[in-house]
Amino acid sequence: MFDIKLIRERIDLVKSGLTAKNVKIDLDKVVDKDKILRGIQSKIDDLRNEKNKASDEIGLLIKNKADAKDKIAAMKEIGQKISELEPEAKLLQDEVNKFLLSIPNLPHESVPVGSPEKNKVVRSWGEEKKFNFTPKNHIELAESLDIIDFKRATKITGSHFILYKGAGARLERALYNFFLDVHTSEHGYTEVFTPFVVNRDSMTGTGQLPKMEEDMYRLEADDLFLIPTAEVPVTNIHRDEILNEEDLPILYTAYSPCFRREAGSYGKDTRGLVRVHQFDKVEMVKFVKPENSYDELEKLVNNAEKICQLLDIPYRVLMLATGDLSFAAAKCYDLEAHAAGLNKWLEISSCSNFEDFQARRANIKFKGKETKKPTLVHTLNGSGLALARTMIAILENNQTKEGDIIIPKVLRPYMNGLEKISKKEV
RNA sequence: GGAGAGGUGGCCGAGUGGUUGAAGGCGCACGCCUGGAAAGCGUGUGGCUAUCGUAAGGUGGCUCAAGAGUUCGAAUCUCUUCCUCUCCGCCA
Repeated sequence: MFDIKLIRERIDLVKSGLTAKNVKIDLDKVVDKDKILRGIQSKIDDLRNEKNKASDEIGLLIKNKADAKDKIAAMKEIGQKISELEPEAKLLQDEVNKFLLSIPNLPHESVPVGSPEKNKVVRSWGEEKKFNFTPKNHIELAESLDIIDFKRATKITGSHFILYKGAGARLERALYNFFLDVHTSEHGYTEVFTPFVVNRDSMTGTGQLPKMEEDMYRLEADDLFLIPTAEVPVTNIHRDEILNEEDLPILYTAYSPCFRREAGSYGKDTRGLVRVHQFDKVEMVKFVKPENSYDELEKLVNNAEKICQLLDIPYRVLMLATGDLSFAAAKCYDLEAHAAGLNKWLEISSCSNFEDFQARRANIKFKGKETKKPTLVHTLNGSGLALARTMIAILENNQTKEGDIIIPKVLRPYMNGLEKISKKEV
């Protein structure tokens, strides 16, 4: 939800922010509607005031067994006037709200302005893996090792779904367990395990609705949605709550599968695990005081980076330009892992500060000694990490000439000590 | 899924049409008391929004699960939806 007050008071600022995000919206229209609405509303409020006062008088008259007929008749008229104005006010209010829900967040001033080509590499870590043979891609590797069955996944459900098998399934499970363990024991997050199906209010709270409904899997009979990311249920944990200032920051981490219809987004770079309709992810979510949110964003990125480092995955950190920012984000860093087989940089994490954008939609505030009035929190979230693409990096970067996969050391305890995934002896 | 009972402020809990934003209690904050604390006593204690004010704050509207309706007037009456509890059924 966009802040109507900001539009009223700083429309120039809003306009330039939206232009940077390459969004064309006629703000003047909503300014007019808002003005008219407030005019009508204050008329209604005055009439109601009159009504309320008279009601008390009528009550008193009746109590004293006096005649209240004239008063009652007069009140009937006022009631009439009110009910004439109300539908108009409601209509305007709905229009204004709908409009405000459709306006994306403004970018932070530190974000480079422009199209995705302006994305800035802020740092990188590790060396791209080199081999003295031609590295295979993850599809070839996984199929020859029989750890992913793409064909049968398609039979079971459809294209772009995954069936992990044997050591592949075990590796998947090892990865998200490892991620959760690092975030809970080293980074101070509290683990949560949420519903993977959410209602419309939750989807609106984090900003997926109303604009992105087409990209979501929806359960029509119940009007519920499969979550596209754990961000949705986790951020909505505190929807419609006023938190205690001393409880902030609140840090959660959660494993969940993520369901994405990816409507109309097939391309030729989407083979194998690169772009799928269901993948696993461990998400980190933060609720923080506004003044700390940009420090918390840096920490969040570092938490995701730490995972890559422990797995020895070479990566780079991109600061997204205004034109590449998502609907709700004010600032966002992407982590891209290098996958040696595809020889590509793959987005495996996206860490964003939403400032108070989601908090306003989801009505999440805090109150404390410093802040007597309830104040919107800032929310952040980041992947730590997204699994399908991390799997690509692991498979492709750790392959041997024979087509085996060396298991990263940190994962071996999760793999029952297994050091290497090899072809089964025939 | 069937039958019944409910959803009131941070919590418990009164309230079945008229000065009820809502008794009472708990909790919390501040003050008094105390060497200090407890107890006791006193005072205060929701949110959203509009408007006036530099501000503290004032004034008004909304808010008793959500939405619609009846009425001059609704926490109280009617309808719909959601949720909780008890019993039955089904089930991992």
